[in-house]
Amino acid sequence: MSKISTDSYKGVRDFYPRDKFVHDYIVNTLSQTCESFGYEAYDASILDPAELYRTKTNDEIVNDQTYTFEDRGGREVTLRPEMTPTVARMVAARSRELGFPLRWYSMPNCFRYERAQRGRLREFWQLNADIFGVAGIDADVEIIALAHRLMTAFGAKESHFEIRINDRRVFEQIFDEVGIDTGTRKSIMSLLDRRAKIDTFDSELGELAGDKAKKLTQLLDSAATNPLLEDLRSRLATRGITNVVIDTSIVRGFDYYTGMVFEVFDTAKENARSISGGGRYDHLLEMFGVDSIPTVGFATGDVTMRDFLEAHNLLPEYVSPTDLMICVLDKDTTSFANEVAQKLRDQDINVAVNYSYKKAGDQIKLADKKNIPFVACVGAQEIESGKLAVKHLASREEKELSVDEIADHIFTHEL
RNA sequence: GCGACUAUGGUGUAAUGGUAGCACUACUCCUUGUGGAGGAGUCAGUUCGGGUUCGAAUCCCGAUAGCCGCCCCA
Repeated sequence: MSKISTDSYKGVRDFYPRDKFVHDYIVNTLSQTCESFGYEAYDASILDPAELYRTKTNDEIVNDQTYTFEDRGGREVTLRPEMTPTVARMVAARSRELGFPLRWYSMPNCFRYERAQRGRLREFWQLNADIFGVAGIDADVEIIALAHRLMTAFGAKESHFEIRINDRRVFEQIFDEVGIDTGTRKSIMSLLDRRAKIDTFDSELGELAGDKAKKLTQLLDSAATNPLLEDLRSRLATRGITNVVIDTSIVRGFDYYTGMVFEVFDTAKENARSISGGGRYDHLLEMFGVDSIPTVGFATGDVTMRDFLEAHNLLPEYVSPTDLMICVLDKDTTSFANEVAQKLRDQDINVAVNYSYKKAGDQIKLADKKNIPFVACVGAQEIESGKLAVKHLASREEKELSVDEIADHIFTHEL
């Protein structure tokens, strides 16, 4: 008889309770931090028409790197590979009634059909936070401040990460000055994106820019001194954000960025990668036929965030959602145990009743293995006295308590 | 899509052409109402397919999977 594999699908994860705990911790910390900055949560379906991604990006990415299929009605459907087109669609659809500025965040799962490797899976959750309708540098600063705050909300210190900032307008100024045409600008931008990784930068730039290459290189090499970038850095410093470096090699892959761009990098050697990134995109919403809405935003993934937190030992210990396990010692007392459990649940205590009827020691051992903080054994004695011996496993202390007294002790996590 | 490396019980590993062992976990018991120790026992494995050989976990070929890098990175 053939067996069905227990492996999960390639590039996706099973979240066993302890994984789910870590995942929820990350999601909740990110969400709460966004809300502390006045951001509202939104969400959407995982499915969107394939054309949404075709119009924004090139066909190659849609065809090769997304999960796209035809539904039974002949429509082309894509599992969202990112949230930005979806949120742009949502904002554009109601642009006349939403009331700007809009501060929105979401934590969707996204799918990309590509080879899995460290920090990159086929399914990941990605925080997206954007401000719609604010054109100035104040919004740029706020977005970076939020990205910074997300890191410190996990307990990260400024030495654990660095924020690399750049601005595409710096390049546009240089292109204007040298006289580069629009088509070539895109190619040079994409070359700049790869600059750190390749050693053929000079020759490739020569092919693209011809005799202008020399002047271009000169200007590009001094781009870091541009007042736009200094201004941004000093405004961030005013807000207490000091782990910022100007890095003109930060370009980011997509064409739609129009101004500030940034990435947050892990400084741990074993995890030297980008944790989050974003920038300003002032014209993206025009593809839906609405007036342009200046927008700045960023995204951060759960996979890279988890790697970061692990690298810096910032993940919390697992805590069971269950407060108390009632260990039933003989079958005759099961209904009494259930009554007690229900009374405690009415007081917002999470209670599991163990019906294994194993020895008390075995049941306590199980509670301990599951990180359940309190146990109470129930048998004939308890029915008679009406009190339960509640035990706090970490301290090994035990106390006789009436049902009404239990809740207070559990809330304070003490006996 | 390209390249490197790896593949042994649920997990982590040993066995370099000659009896597949060990540790952890799980389960049972020592121990009929109080856990983390100890002891005894049980379940459970060479990814799959071919080849070389008297004999293959081991060598060769292929597939698959994992991992890492490249491409890409919204």
